[in-house]
This record gives sequence, structure tokens and C-alpha cells, in this order.
Amino acid sequence: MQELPNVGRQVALLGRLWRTELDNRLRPHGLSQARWILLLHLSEAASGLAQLDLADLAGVTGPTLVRQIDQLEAAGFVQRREDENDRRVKRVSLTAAGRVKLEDVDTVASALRADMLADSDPKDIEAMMALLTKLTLRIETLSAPEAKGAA
Amino acid sequence: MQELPNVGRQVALLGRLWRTELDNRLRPHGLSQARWILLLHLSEAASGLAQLDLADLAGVTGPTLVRQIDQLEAAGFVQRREDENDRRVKRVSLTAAGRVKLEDVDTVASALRADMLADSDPKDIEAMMALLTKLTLRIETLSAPEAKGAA
DNA sequence: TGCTATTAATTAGCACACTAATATATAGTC
DNA sequence: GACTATATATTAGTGTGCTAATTAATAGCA
Repeated sequence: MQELPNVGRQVALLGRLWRTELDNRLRPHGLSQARWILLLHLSEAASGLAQLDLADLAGVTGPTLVRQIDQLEAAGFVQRREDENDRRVKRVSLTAAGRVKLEDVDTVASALRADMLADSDPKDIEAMMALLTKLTLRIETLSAPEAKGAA
Repeated sequence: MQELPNVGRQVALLGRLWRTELDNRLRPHGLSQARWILLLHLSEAASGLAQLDLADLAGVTGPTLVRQIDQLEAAGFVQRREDENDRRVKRVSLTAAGRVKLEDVDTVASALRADMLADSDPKDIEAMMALLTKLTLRIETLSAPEAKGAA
């Protein structure tokens, strides 16, 4: 027994602080962390994304995504189009206005990132990111609907 | 310009996954991550804590704490007592039932921790914790009401 | 003493995450 | 083709964070 540190708690706390701070900085721009991250993923996607694919990228559930897209669509930053081949799926993509907005706001997120990481060693940061990513994958498998293999 | 990694996003994501998983595991016990962490801090405190002090320890705001304490009090796990010297403050402390409950669920939180960290190097984990703590302090100063010194 | 500022707890209201349940469409199988 | 599975988006409802505003008590100072 080696007394593992309470990593989860520290991560959850920092994540919340980061989110709150970014929300505060984005508020004057009419965005939030949750909606900004969606615009970001959409801008990186080649073409329109199915909603569940976007939810996966952003790490949220379907229902959570639906309402964010509702708001982004109402604000004119994204649009929903019906998929031609599968009438269940709707493809979401950035509008021109959304693209402009994203560029506008990009500096805000970058500034916070720079503020937060200012006096930390890039090598340490990289090492932390690697472990964070590993733990993320691990906990995703923990909570995933257990694969067919068992039982 | 060195392309800083999006640490905040990764941290926020992992924190959310950890919280959700722990909530799921605690649910059968009638607790949540938010309420468990409060019991934990109360158990570590020598005597009753003022609510704002407890909020600080848990990293939440006053209003957030109030409702959690309401629920914990209703469940019989904690009690509020009026401070003798300052009639504004209420001191919160664990009840006997709360102490029992905390011991009961302690294994749940530990198990998740072990599951998550199972195949990671303790040295890497320690290094990550150190940096996470550093970044937490840093972002707290960023969002803190700026000290009187300036202006 | 009386006025102002601060502090602790609370209430009100909002944002965003989750799970569970529903409607519609597709896929697989007899 | 009809029946059952599964998949996508959605709605409904809950939990837990936040900020802003309110109430009551204390502290500091003229």
C-alpha cells in the first residue's frame, strides 16, 4: 500500500478553475468554454460533422451537445444540414459568421493558456499532458459499456 | 511561439470523466463526489469548520456549499452549530452517522484511484501532481480579486 | 454614538453536465 | 416483407457549479 495521491480531485479542481476563468474571459464575446470548444472542433473538421461525432470529439454526451448546438445555431455561428444518405443524422458545420467569431476569440483562449503555463518547463508540461491523456483513455475504458468479450 | 498544448482542455475533460465515474460508483451509497469530498475535509478538520473555510478547502463557492450542506444535514451526516463568538458564522461538523458513512465509502474512492493509476509510474504521477498543484495556485491568483497593491 | 465598510450565510437565477426515456430511421434476420 | 436490434437526435428531469443580490452581524472610525 503506497498512498496514491488524489489525482482525480486535483484534476477536477484545476479543470473547474480553468473553465470558470475562461468562461469569464469569453463572456464579453458572447461565448462560453463549452461553445468555443465546439466551434474549434468544427473548424478542424473537413466537412460537416454528425452530432454524435462532434460530441465525441468534445467529450460530451449527445443531449449536452444538442442544446449547445441549438444556441450556436440561434446565434448564427453554425448550421444543421440533413445527411443525404442517412436521414437520422444531421451534419453540423461552421457558418461564415462562426468562422469569424472563432478567429476573434482565439486570442482569448491562447492568452489564458500562456498565462497559466508561463513559468513552467515545457518538458514538464509535455510529460504531464502525456500522462493526462493516458489516464483519460484509461478512465474512458472503465466507464465504457463493457465490450462484448466478457461474460 | 512554441505551440503550447491545450492543457486546460485535457484537464477539464479528465476531471469531468473522473467526477462522473465516481458519482456513478457513489450513487448506490447515497452520496456524490461533491458531498463525499466535503465529508472528507470535515473528517480531517480538528473541530467544526466555518462554512466559508470548508468551501475554500473544497474549492467551491459559498452558495455552492450551502446547498450541499443542506443536503448532508438533511441526511444526518453533518450538523450546523452557531459560533459562540461570532454570530455570523456557523460551524459545520460530522455527525457519528457521517463518520460511519465516510468510512463506508472510502473504499469506493480508493478503488477508483487505484483503477485509474494502476499502470502508471508513481514517479510520473508525483511529477504530474506537483505541476497540477502549481498550475492550480497560478490560476487562482489569476482569477483572485486583485490585491490592494496595484492601482 | 452613529456611519460606513466588510464579512458570513443565504436566496435567486442561470449554465452545462449527466441519465433515462422518446421518436424516427436504418440494419439484420427469419 | 415483417420483426427485432441498433443508431441518431431529441426531450425531460436532476445535480452541481457559477455570479449577483439580500440579510444579519461585526469592525473601524469620525
